[in-house]
Amino acid sequence: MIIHNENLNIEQIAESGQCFRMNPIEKNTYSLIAYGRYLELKQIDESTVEFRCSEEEFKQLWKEYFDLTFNYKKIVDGLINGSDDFLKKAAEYGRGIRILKQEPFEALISFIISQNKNIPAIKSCIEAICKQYGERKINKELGGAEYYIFPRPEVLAQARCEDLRQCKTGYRDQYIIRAAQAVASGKLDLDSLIKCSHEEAVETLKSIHGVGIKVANCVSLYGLHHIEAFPVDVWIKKILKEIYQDKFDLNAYHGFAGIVQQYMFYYIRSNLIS
DNA sequence: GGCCAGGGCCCAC
DNA sequence: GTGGGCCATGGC
Repeated sequence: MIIHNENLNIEQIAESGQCFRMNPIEKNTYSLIAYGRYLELKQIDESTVEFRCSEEEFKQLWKEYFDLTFNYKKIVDGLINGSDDFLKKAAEYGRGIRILKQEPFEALISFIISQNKNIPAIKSCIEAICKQYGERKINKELGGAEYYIFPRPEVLAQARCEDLRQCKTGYRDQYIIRAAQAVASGKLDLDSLIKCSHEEAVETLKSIHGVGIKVANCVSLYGLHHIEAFPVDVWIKKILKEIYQDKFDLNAYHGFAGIVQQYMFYYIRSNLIS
């Protein structure tokens, strides 16, 4: 499947810190494991991407996953033509980013793991967990490569601390187990949080041990697709302080602050600014 | 080899 | 309600 879209850049998405299982495999080409599937994507040119899958799979899954029905151009153009000089540059630089619709449970566990880790460490931790607890699959269409999907809640709910620590979770082992137990038992209904408001979702998520305001916002944004969520990590904190002197007006971006946040995050980490 | 990382908990104050 | 120590561990 060849897809044309001005605001679809696989490398930018993969490097934007929102997902942890999208990795480069060759030039301009990335692999991705999500929703029990393995996918390869190739950036043909600035606004063209090859999805290596059937048309049916694309329509059924990836079109939604990459949020391809949403108009990002409108938001990018709004920022580029706006009066905020920093956001102007950030949006221009990261205009191929989209907010993925990841699986809620995977997002929950992934961002619990993310606390006090850098992105490479988060990735290797998640890969180890998938290898140990996730179902093994073979991709028949794309060369028969094996891959491990993200484990189901019931499986992680029964994990042992010692085994999880082998995956380098550190002190987060109990957070992971208890969160998985909450989901597996039905005590935490993540799907129901998609329908309710972002604020309600964050409040509910924070009741999980090991989930604070930042992780809750990440789960809300990347796992529940509440694009008004605005996660503040050390990088965003640095921007808010150094660029905006802690006077950034979130209300100016009401309803899509999470997208703005993503441009900021990607831009500051690119090292283009000193 | 020390500092930092898409932080949160817990306990003083 | 707020601030600081502490947590486990890999990347750089």
